[in-house]
Amino acid sequence: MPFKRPAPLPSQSESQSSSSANLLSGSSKRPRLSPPPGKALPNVKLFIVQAKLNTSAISELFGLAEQHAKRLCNKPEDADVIVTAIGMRRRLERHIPWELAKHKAVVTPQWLRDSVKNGSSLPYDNYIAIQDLQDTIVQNCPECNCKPCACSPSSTSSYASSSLRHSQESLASATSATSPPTAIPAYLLPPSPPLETDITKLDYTSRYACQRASPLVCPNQALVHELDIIRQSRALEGEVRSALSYARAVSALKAYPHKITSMKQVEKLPYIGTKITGLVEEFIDGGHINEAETIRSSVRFQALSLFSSIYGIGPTTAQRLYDLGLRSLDELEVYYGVDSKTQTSIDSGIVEVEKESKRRHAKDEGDEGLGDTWIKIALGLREDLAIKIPRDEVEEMGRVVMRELDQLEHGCVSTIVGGYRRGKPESSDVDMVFTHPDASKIKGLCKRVVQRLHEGGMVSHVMHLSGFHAHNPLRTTHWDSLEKSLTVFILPPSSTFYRGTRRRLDLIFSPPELYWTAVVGWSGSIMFQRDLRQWAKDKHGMKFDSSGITRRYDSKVFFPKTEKEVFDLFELEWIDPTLRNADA
DNA sequence: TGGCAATACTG
DNA sequence: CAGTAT
DNA sequence: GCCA
Repeated sequence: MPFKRPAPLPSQSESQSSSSANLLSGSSKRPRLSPPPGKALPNVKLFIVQAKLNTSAISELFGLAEQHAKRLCNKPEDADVIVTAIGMRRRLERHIPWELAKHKAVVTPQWLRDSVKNGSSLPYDNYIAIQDLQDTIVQNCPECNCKPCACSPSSTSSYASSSLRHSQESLASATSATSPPTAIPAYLLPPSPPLETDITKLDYTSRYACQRASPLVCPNQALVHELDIIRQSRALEGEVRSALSYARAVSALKAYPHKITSMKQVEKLPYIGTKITGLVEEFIDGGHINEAETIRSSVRFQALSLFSSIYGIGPTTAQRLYDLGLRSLDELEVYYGVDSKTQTSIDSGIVEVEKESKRRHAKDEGDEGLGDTWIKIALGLREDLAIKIPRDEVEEMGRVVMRELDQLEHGCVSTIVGGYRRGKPESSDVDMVFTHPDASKIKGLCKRVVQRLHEGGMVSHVMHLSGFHAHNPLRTTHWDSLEKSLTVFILPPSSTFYRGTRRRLDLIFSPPELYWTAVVGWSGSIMFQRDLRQWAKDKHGMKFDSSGITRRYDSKVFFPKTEKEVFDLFELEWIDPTLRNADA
């Protein structure tokens, strides 16, 4: 596209999932077996650090790994051998925790090439990538010259470890491409040395969440939880404005970097007015907030929360149901007439939702025709959808989707956004933003992938589908060309992560010029997002919505070429996604 | 006292 | 338009 | 419920 990167900087990123590794790993249901004979490294689990490699080297190495190694890992902790072109410790540490690296064989790309040529694993000695590691590695596996040295620990503990380290980068971006073989333009890949957030330039007293660093967990988390209860209650009761105020107070507190022990500290914080100041004070001396406790234990609050946890039921419907005297899910099911049999049949079948309720018989509906088929289905899904998704599984879902997508259109790029990208150890759903270097390949892709996933038994429900909105007809290339689909997804049984749990999966397809705008837009958190838009409007007279950034007075459209350019455009300091957790 | 993000879809 | 969802 |  426009700018070309000076150097051959490619991508990196751990969660650099997919790539060809999984592309070959068999199509979901087909019982793939028989690892091709003649592998040079049949027992080696490899991880490739992409940083400092150009795209052709990446595809070469991925190709070799995929063909000759036992496995090409997505996470360094799963691997025995780490291949990297990086030579300095400091730099490597940006991609792999030092503690982890010390327990692995960290070697140069040449090791892989030579080993393959040699037909079997060569000693690491001559290929040590980092000088500081020389001793460790050698002593780490004294005798295994050729054997892949399963002696290094780790590899099993992948799970927990990756969830716990929400330390900036490393888990930052989960961008992946379906390529290697085809080069992907650099501007669609995440920056090679991940950007660092300069906390000192941020200001926790700012009125805008997009100027504050908000970690996943803050020093005043307990207080935040209390206030968030009140916020939820306000929202459920339909007091949206009040709820907004609590949400803002919460996000201001999330960015305050010290434990609050005196009211003096609070004075400088925005959005803490008379009412909330009182609540904070109460919390400081009592360790809790009375109103929050009351709400928590209130039957009404519990019922309303429960009801609105069902997809399609919001505050209003929840209240109505409550007023009807309903209190539990069982009662809801009775109310909506869920034959516990109907439910299971709906559950296992690959049902198509969307515009189902055709049969709106002019028959009886007296009380209200609200509920209906749709809510029934949502009720059946609730149990599964209430279960959080661990990062590992989020990544697996990403790989599976990319694998299918690649078969429809090679060369796509994607980023897993949402809470996952902000570093949450568990997500309630998975959001993915996709694009393709060739804008013309995007249109209709969303629908096609969803259909393919559906046919493959991976998408059971489509809550809604939106396609091309040729708003500005006139020759318009891009613009409102964002497609999205909200689905219910289930991993194929062939996946090692398969647990039969249905998950919410949102897919967003964006033309390449709008990719980074979309990624920013979908990375959240909600308050961060709102304030970003607010800031854009207040300070720059720009409109920032799901389909792009435009200047209000002349409607000029902007196409940031990187995520950081979005921040630059708005004159904001860069904030890593893991510091955009402005919600409770 | 007005404004609080901004849209898309369904009924 | 109200309600829900992103 | 808070702010300009």
